[in-house]
Amino acid sequence: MSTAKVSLRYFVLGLLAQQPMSGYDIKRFVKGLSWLIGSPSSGSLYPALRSLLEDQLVSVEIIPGVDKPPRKIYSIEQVGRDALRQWIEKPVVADAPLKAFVMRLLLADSFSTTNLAAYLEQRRTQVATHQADLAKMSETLSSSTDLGLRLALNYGLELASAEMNWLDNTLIRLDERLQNS
Amino acid sequence: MSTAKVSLRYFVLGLLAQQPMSGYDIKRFVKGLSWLIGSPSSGSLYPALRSLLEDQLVSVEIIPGVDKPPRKIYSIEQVGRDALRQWIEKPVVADAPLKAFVMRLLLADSFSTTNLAAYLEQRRTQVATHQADLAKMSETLSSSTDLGLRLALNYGLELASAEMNWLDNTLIRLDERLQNS
DNA sequence: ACACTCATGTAAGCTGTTACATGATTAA
DNA sequence: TTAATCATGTAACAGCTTACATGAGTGT
Repeated sequence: MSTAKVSLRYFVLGLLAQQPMSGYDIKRFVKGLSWLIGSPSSGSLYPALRSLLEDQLVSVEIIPGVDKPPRKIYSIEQVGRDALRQWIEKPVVADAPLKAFVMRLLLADSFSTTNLAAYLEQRRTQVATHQADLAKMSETLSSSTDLGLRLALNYGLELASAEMNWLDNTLIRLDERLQNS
Repeated sequence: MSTAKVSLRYFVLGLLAQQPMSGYDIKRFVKGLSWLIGSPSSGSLYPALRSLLEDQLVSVEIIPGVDKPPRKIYSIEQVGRDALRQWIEKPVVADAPLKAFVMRLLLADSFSTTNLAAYLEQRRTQVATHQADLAKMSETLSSSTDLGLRLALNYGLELASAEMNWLDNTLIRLDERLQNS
């Protein structure tokens, strides 16, 4: 109960915390990162915005377009900021997929530096565990016939070590920043 | 229309192509790789098996357990193998998430070496594109204030280059194997 | 002429999770 | 005695995609 899921809802709320945007703006922004987090369809994005609006976490301003369809610019409200902060402070589900990790990472500006560091540290622990698990499986397997499993394990280990690398470097930079403040 | 999705259905069928298993066996196997592909819940796994059975792509043998619950061992049938081959031969959706890539990779034993090479080659092209996109975004951004985006782009670039590395190495090993046959 | 971008949205459907139910066995 | 492993399954629900609808402008 009550570990945070990265629902589209909170992700969108987090984006609006950085700057007011329309649904279309969000789509464009997210599309550039679709490899990491996928891009939500209109059928999920627009209803998400509407639901945030109904709960008064955000507000809209309708800007009639000159020779274009009108745009609805959503802005986060104080209630929304509070809800976002609460959400950010709950721990993440243990086995979050990569997509969920990046979605939350994108909201870094809404984190305090300490919270962000904790988030990355937590991820580091998880990746380290999985890396060890994969390594263990890899040994047990040695040169069996199961090509698919061998490839997948290899792939996983490569990604895991790259991620560990990135996490270590990023955590170091973050710690420096903590000391300078 | 008709590009292949990695539904649980085909993934399970592919696993059964390697060896007969029970639902529980599949769960255990997959759990070790949950970081990469997640683990399906009983609520999706058991219905998937049942549906494969109803379509006669697999058959069951019920093994009564001694002092344990009985196990249902599923085996793939010829019809199932045909369906699997057909599925493998269709092209993958352009923007498959990492999870989908690995799920298919795990089925490597059901691929011909040529098909497998094509699959990896295709992935290589996709990753290269995304890598370039991320790099371009990264330049445009330079030292703006958007910490979240900067972190995510960095992270993406690190992963992308690790994956490119793995793909290149794996493709070389695969080509050697193609020449020795 | 055709397709794509801009910009919003809805309805039906698919896929999956959550939470339960069953029930015996073994380890802390 | 509490929990976990073994082993299967169902029902209700959540969340998302697909495919459509609208409609003007811009590019090839």
